[in-house]
Amino acid sequence: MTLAESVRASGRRLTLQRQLVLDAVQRARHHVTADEIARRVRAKFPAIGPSTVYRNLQALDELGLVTHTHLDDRVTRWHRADRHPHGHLVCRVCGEETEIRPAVLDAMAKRLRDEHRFEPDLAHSAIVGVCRRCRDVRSS
Amino acid sequence: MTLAESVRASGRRLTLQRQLVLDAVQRARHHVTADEIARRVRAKFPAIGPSTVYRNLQALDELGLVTHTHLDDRVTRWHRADRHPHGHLVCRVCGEETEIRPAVLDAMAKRLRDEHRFEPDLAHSAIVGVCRRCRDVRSS
DNA sequence: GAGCCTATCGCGAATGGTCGCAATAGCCTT
DNA sequence: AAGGCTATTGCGACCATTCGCGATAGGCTC
Repeated sequence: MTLAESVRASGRRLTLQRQLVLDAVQRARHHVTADEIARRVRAKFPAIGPSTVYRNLQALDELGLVTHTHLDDRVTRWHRADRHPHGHLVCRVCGEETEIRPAVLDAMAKRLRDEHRFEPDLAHSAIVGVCRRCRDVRSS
Repeated sequence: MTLAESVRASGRRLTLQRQLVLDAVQRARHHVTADEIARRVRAKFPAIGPSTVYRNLQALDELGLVTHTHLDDRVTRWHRADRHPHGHLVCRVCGEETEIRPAVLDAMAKRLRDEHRFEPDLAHSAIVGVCRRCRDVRSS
């Protein structure tokens, strides 16, 4: 199924703005904010408004074409959905971000599935805590 | 150490506003939003501004007297720090919130401590996913 | 290709939260 | 009890995001 087909199959329309937002997310190397996406789209389509970017990100998210993650308590970060999944550790003291292999999350996911019949998305929010270095400093 | 002493020991001052914010959080039965706290404080001190409430919640958080949790992607919820810790499961389809026993989180916390020397706060953000009921509906 | 239905757009206002600034007021010293 | 240092306050502006609205434009049918 092509992009146009899968968009229309959900009762949505394939607008130029929607294509440009998807394109900007797919081109981005890392997790990117809505504002960064808006700036990149505006290079080709200056009239796009912020709410259009947010609404399209949400639509593309529901279509399974992009995803978002909450790394800190401030801005949401977006990325393409077809990459290998991974979790994030974020230190609340120094702000350091570490990616972790999904295997680490899988054990817990299994437990939530078994004990609560709940299918968790453990990559949705970063795990906050205190990193190795900041923990050593505090305990000394 | 009394409240006044522990506040001052951190180089902070014990203002009336700060006491009223702490009092409002301690009286609240459940997780409560900053706006709800503001409204309760205004009953006794009408002139308090929203930023003062936010700043005091942050200060009391750093002092270890209150904590906050992110249940959904919208508002932050505050509660007293001296209660038994617990995690939250939130369904992204129907919004249902379930509390889970800390034991479920402990296994994963141990793994992050061992493999990454990272001390996680797994109660800080709710775990989002799909609950039992919504999972059954989707697969049928 | 024209017409119609309605998803989507751009805009401006609203929401939840943070920040910079001048005025106020805790708390320490005397 | 008075003075001084500076943490804190209230205010207004700003940031990230959502929402309601009238105007625009996809995409189906003919």
